[in-house]
Amino acid sequence: MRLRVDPTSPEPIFEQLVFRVKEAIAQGSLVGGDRLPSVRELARDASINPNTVARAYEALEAEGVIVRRQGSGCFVTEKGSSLATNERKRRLDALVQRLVTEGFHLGFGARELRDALAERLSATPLPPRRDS
Amino acid sequence: MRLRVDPTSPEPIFEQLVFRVKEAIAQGSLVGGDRLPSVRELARDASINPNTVARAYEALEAEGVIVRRQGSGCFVTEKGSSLATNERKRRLDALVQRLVTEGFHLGFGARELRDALAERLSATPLPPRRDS
DNA sequence: CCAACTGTACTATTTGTCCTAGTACAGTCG
DNA sequence: CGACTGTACTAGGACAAATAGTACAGTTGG
Repeated sequence: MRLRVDPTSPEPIFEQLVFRVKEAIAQGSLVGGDRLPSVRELARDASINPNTVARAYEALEAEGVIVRRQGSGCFVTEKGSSLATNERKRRLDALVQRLVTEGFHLGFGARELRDALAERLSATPLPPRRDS
Repeated sequence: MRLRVDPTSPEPIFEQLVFRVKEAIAQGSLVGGDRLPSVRELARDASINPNTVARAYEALEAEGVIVRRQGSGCFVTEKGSSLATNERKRRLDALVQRLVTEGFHLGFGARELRDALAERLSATPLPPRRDS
């Protein structure tokens, strides 16, 4: 479990960690029940402060992505999002709008956006969902 | 030209403004040559500080989205992104990865992601591109 | 020409976040 | 017991965001 971080990025380190973990789960390299590196171990490996890692794990637990067990470790959750359907839809729309708007200003058209998404999805298929 | 802003959001106000303008352009409600509200006018309408608006306009100019003309106003640019092809591709991939990862954790699968994007693109088609 | 508008550039202050550092406590497991 | 887990503080430095106020410079239209 190797997690890299860019200390020069404007994106906060703890947020980078949060996304990396979610990314690993979305790619299937982490599955429900898997244990994350300990706060101190990950901090040492990435040369950051243990508090920063703890902050990331705290955020991940707040999102329902992991559970933290004192004395035992942090483990990937089995369940899916616990948000209301409207809220989930709203957030998805915001993500799509982000992609479309920024993609357009990068000079990409509708077809290229669709292709990029399709390519990404076929390159690393999403793990099967265990819906509640 | 009505631009709303959420002062309670964790996203900086000036970044919200930047995105709103880019969004309006990507939707065709702003086109090349159009004039944006003045710094002071927009600040008054949105109940924010003129410096915050100036900051947003500065960022938009740095991205090549608008030009600022002293005494005259700010105008939407005609040209597209001036980034290298590799960089454009890298940013698009990052955007797509964001959508896929966050979308997965919201409980959406590959088909739903593709459908959401397709729906968004057909609902408000991208304006024609004036490539350089 | 002049008045009223534009953007631009400062300085100063307040507020909040990020990150580091250090210490300590509490639960778990072999 | 001992070595590991997460958790919870405090403190401080660095930085970003936003506000407030003032001033200057270019443009426009009456």
